[in-house]
Amino acid sequence: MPVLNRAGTRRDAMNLFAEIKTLVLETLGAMAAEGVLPEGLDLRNVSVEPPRDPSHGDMATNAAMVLAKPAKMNPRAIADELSARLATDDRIASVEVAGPGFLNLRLAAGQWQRIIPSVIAAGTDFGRSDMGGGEKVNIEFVSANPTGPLHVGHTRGAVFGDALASLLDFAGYDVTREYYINDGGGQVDVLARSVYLRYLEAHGQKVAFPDGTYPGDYLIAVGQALKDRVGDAYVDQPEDVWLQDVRLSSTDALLDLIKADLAALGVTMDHWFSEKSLYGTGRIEDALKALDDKGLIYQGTLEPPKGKLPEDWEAREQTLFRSTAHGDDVDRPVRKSDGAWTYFAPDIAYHYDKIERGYDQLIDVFGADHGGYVKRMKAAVSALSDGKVPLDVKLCQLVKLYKNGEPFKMSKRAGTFVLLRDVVNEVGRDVTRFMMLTRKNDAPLDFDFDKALEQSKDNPVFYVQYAYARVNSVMSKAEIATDDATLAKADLSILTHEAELALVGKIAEWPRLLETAARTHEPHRIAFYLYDLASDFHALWNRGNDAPELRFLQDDAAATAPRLALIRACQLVIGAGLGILGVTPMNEMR
RNA sequence: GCACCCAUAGCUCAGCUGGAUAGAGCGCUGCCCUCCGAAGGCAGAGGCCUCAGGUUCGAAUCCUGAUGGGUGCACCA
Repeated sequence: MPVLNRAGTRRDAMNLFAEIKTLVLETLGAMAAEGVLPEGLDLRNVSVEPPRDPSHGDMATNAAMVLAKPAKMNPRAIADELSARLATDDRIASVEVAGPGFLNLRLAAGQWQRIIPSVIAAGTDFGRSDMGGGEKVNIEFVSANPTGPLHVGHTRGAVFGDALASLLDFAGYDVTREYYINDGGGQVDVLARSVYLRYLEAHGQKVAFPDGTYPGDYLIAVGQALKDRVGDAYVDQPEDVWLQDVRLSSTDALLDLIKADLAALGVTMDHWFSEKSLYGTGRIEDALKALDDKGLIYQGTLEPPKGKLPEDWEAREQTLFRSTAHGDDVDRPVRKSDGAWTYFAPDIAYHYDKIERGYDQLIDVFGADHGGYVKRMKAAVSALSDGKVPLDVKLCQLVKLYKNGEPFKMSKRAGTFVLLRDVVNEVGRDVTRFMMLTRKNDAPLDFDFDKALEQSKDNPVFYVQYAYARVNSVMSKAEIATDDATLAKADLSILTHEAELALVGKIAEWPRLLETAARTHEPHRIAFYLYDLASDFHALWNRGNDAPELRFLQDDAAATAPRLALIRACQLVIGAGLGILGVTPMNEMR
């Protein structure tokens, strides 16, 4: 239950850092009110953080240093005054001024431990916050062309986007997962013709797959299905008889395939947006008119790219978007010289649609090979929303596959590219997801099939899952009640060993970590945190080898219960973190 | 030629809105199972945070430039 101290701070221990920061800010406010500090100081840069070196105390604040300049005061003077006031709070054991003006805080005995019951009470909701304030965020990811099954590259984008979505949801945003279906362009004709060839094949004809068609086996079933549906009606008929119909049925079939692939990964989209729906409905025209109304559309001729002049380059007048007015390097064509839309035009209309649907924030997850489109897309969103809707584009770098330490060769030409299904079938959904998040999105990722399945600390998935399972193992051997309600009542003040406090402290970091991860749109931070948390847990476990008094199971209940409460809290945080990553915790490793 | 991303231990990589003595895993050296799961843990060695300037009380972190690597560069999506 929240308890109020004299300053009115919530004391439910959900986030000790936030709580102490509030105390610092309120104290600074009081100092300003009494004229010790000037009024109206900008307190945004004041932080309360764990010091790098634990010997410096439990928390450190930079308040005095940040405020020294704007307050026109000596940082030491601010530090001394602030320090004296903070020391009177019953949660603070001691404050010391260090270095150029750091305040190192030591919390009163039992303060850290306070967080454990509140973790148990909150369960896997511990760390959930309202930092997003219900803002509507749209995350577009995967968006692979509906012309084939998803491959490893898509897998990384899919896992990243899905985990980011869960993370932002946990942080209090109203999140929509969205897939943009590129069903409007020429590649759908290619798909339809390829399916048509498979259809002829299903009728017993010998067919060849010329360049510019998709020879993949996955279209055999689609051709067969077409035969089952229309019989021989399209055999040896000209394109204008069947193309329209085959386009539709083929994209539907391929979308079903893609949805099944995503389902195998545990990814479910909230919204599927069809590019085709933008054509012939005035949507593209509307978006371009919106730009035109801002004077950003004109007829013009682009300069040839320098240093790499295409052989067949010739100057052409086109309809251009003045993206340079919003940070792009050159203006971009929206109509081809024959009057048709470029691919960029429906993309503009699509993002216009997202803006009109009322999103406060847009996120696009692309492959790194689309890095060249970031500026123009941001320019379009900036122009269409008058700079009010931020667009963050997250680029996912390549995944390099290894097997037995050897690079796993992929060749699209030979049709041997590795599919999402191959990866999931080989190592499972959970391992695939976790491994995809063990690297920053903009760093290349090495994925080794063997290491992913290895049961050792080399394998971070295993290591984290193992910690979770070990907690269950202890619980099942306990001879006292281990339900959460009982554990939450345990007296945690006996947990004083540094290894125990290290684990408590790591658990206490969880809410801050989540905020950072959500703010920076970097879900990989969760994977690294879980590894660290598991590490602290394993370390404490092994302390029990040499120091029996640190073992979780003790002879008397009063010594056992708080220890079980501690590891239960640890387990809950691991469970919450894995939940955000979309990984199912394992109750036992066998 | 231009734009974007990257450069941290021998290797693969973390590093929070700029904070104190820069971290982890692998590999290397030496330890720890009559004990809750050794599928683990502890300790040691290993660094000019690519280089040069700048901003700052303070820079791996921000800015500029250089070097080295990746990606993309008229109407293809």
